[in-house]
Parts: sequence; C-alpha cells; structure tokens
Amino acid sequence: MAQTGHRASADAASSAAEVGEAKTRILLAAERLFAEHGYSGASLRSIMAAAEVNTASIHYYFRHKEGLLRAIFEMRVAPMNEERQERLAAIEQQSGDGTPEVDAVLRAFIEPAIRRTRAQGGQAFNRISALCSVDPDPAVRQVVFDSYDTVSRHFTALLRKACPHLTDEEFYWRQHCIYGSMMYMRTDNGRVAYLLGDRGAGHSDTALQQLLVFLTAGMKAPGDGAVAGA
Amino acid sequence: MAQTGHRASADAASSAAEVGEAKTRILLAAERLFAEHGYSGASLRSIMAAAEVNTASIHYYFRHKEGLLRAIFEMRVAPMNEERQERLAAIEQQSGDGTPEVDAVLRAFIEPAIRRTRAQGGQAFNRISALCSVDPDPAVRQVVFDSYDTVSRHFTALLRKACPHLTDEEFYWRQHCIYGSMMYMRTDNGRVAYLLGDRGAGHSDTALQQLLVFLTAGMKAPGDGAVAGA
DNA sequence: GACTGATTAAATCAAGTGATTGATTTTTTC
DNA sequence: GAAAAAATCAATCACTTGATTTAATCAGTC
Repeated sequence: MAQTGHRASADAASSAAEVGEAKTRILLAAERLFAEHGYSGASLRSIMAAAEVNTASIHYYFRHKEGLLRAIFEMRVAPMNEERQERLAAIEQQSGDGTPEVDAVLRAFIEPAIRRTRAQGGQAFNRISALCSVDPDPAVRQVVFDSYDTVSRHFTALLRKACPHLTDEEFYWRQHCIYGSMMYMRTDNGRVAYLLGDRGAGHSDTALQQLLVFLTAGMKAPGDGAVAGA
Repeated sequence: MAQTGHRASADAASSAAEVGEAKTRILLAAERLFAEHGYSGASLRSIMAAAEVNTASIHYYFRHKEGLLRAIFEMRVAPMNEERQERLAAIEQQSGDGTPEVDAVLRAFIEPAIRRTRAQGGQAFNRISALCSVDPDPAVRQVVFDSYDTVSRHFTALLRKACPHLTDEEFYWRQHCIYGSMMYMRTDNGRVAYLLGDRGAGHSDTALQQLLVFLTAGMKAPGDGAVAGA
C-alpha cells in the first residue's frame, strides 16, 4: 500500500491528480529538468521518468521535444505578456506625444518577469527562458523569440522614445546591455556570488531594484551626440 | 590530383601545415564548431571531420572532449589575462590608497576581451566563452571559471574599491549586470539587431564604447545608502 | 454489452554519442 | 640503418538520443 509506482490509480494518481493530469505532470517535470540541465541536456527519458509517465506520452501530447518546450513557454509567457502590455500601454497613454520616463518603461518590462521568480515554478522558468535565449540551436531560440517578440517590439519602441538623446547605434548597443543583464540575472549560477563571497545572498526585491537602477542609469547616460546622424 | 582527401601527405598536408600541425588543426576546427553549435552541440566527429584527422586523434592529444575545451581556453585566455593583470595593476599602483576610477577599472577588464574579437578566431572564442559561462553543465562552467577566476577576483576587488558608495549587496547585483552585458554582447545572435531593424550593423569600437559608457553609468549610480550596514 | 475515441503501455528503431582498442605508419634519435 | 618514440588509422564498444510502432486499456455512450 505504501508502495509508489505502477498501477497508479489509487495512491499515485490521487496525489498526481492534485497537481494535474499526466499532461500537466509532464509540463512541470520538463520545466524543472530543462531549467536544471538546459534544453538539450534534459532527455525525454529523464522527463518521462520524473513525470512518471510512459515514454510515448510526450509525443502524444506535444508531438516532439520542441513542442514540449513551446508548451512550457506558452503556459508561462502568456500572462506575463499581458501584464507587460498593459503597463506599457498605460505609460504610452500617459506620456502622450512626450518622452516617457526611462525607468518607468524599464520597470514595466522587467518587473513582470522578475516578480514571477517567486511564483510556483517561476524560478525554473526564468532560468529556462534565460538559457534558451542564448541557445546555439536556432530552433530553440525561435521558441523564445516567438514568445516575446511582439511585446519586445513594443517595449523597444517605447524605450526608444524615452531615449531621444541617443543615436540609433548607441541605443542598439545599450539594449544589448539590458537584455544581457536580465538574462544573466535570470540565469544565476552563482558565479558572481562566489567572487564576492557569500555576502550577496538575499535574492529578492533588491535584485530587481538594483537592476532597475543600473539599467536606468546606463540608458540615461549621455551619448556622444557625434556618432551618427541624429 | 585535384582530389582532396585521404593520403594527406602531399597536397592536403602542405596546405594544412601552413595552418599548423594536426593538433592545431583540431584546436581551430573545434573552436569554430564550439562557437557555432555550443559545446555539447558540436560532436567530436564533426570536429574531426572538419579538422581532417582521425577520430582517435582528439583523445590522443587532449584525452577527452573537456580537455579539448580546456586547451582552447588556455590558448586564448592566457594572453588576455596577462594584459588584464597588467592594466589592473597599473591602475592599482596609480590610485594608491585612494579610490580608482570606475571607468578605468572597467576598461582595463573589458577592452582586452572585446578587442580580441577582431583577432584571428577571436570572434569564435568570444562566443564560446560567453556560451560556456552560462552552460548548464557544471563541468563546462568550471573550465570558464578556472580560466578567469584569478583575474576576475582582482577585477572585482579593484572595482569594489572604486564603488565605496555602494553596499555589498548593491555591488553584488550590479556586478551581475556587468557580466551579463559582456556575456550578451559576446554572444550576439542578432536578436537585438532584429528588434531594431538593421540600423545597428557596425560592430566595432562603438560596441566597446557604449558598453563602457553604460556600465560606468550603472556602477556610478548612487545606492540607497539604507540597504545594508555600510 | 459491444462500440468508439482517447489514453497508456511495452518494445524497438535508426542514428548518433564519447571513448577505446590494437595494429600500422611516420618521424625522431642514436 | 636499426631501435624507440610519436602519430595516425580503421574498427568497434557500450550507451544514449528522439521518435515510432503495435498492442493493450479505459471511459463514456448508444
């Protein structure tokens, strides 16, 4: 009776049903393992084992491995995109034809992402997102791309309007810094922590706060004014 | 006669000898393929094929795949570390007990890396370094770590001295931004370029320049002063 | 109580992985 | 020019990968 394992109808199924059906179990297990070992590093077999389902189930529900990844992204990104869009739209409306505030735009884009770190599975997905955004496999990056593209363009456009002091080229490179900073913070495998000793432990609001301060200052820094046409 | 291929003693060997011996050929081919497909994404077979050597050669010269990666890092990082150390030491000596300039410290650390993008194979290695620094496999990250650790600690210590206005926690998180920005810029798979259209084409000094401006402003931004003990 | 469509199970495929072997060739050294 | 060392070769090992196939099971409905 105390045995877990096959014939999962009474015991295992009940505790599993709390989490969800097989499909949900797969999604959650995959999310955890992708976060831990990366997309290519986590095999379907390991995922199936963790989800306690048969090897064929994944192809039944998601067709292929990439479909599984896509499903994870859709599950997590959709609500975040909604929040981002709302906040960006609010800023847009508020600023009208004027130049919006840099830090407001940044916060509208970043906060919804970092905040979700605390949600159930949020930390795992944050890491997946970060890892996949620099994955060497174009197909993987495409998944990230498809998920974020629309809102990212909105964000970029608004941020551009908030930075009239920069040329396009300057703006371009500084955006690298934004994405890089976000990406690195979401990845976090403890390298910086090591270099500094264990003084930087309190992952929480401070991370978001410092990220925003840093990026705002970086974007607000005056440009050469002599680089390109503007 | 015009055939390339096996029995590589006359033709192929001569043109290969210009590049170097088999060992060097392997290193260069591996560097290119690691940069393109990542460490785990590039198989030894594909590397061997590109280097036109036998499958066993790699184990003969480098023992295992990780040994090959290590060799690449040693080949590229050693001279860069030397330059970084010299420049950091120069700043240290110059500033004495006072607080060094933030942008000088940053430049001493970053310029030697970015500059090498233009050198032979530099672009490839830059990408390898960036990818491996966030690789999910701890063994891969360890290679990066071992290569950069000593100098990174030196850099961190000096930068810390240049930022007395920050608490440890603030400094910690802002360092994330530095590494992230560098990492993302060195990775570059064209995501930002797409979002902005093709206006940001001129990869060159502007990248370094904007990176430095951005990071300097970010580090110099005042801290709360109310976060931790300082 | 059989039928139907959805789900799960077990077994297996073809391809690719890093690594190793033992023999052979090439180069060096005396 | 023989002995020793360095380098190269073809063949293969044991294993993992994503994907597929075929058969069994289950619910719900008429």
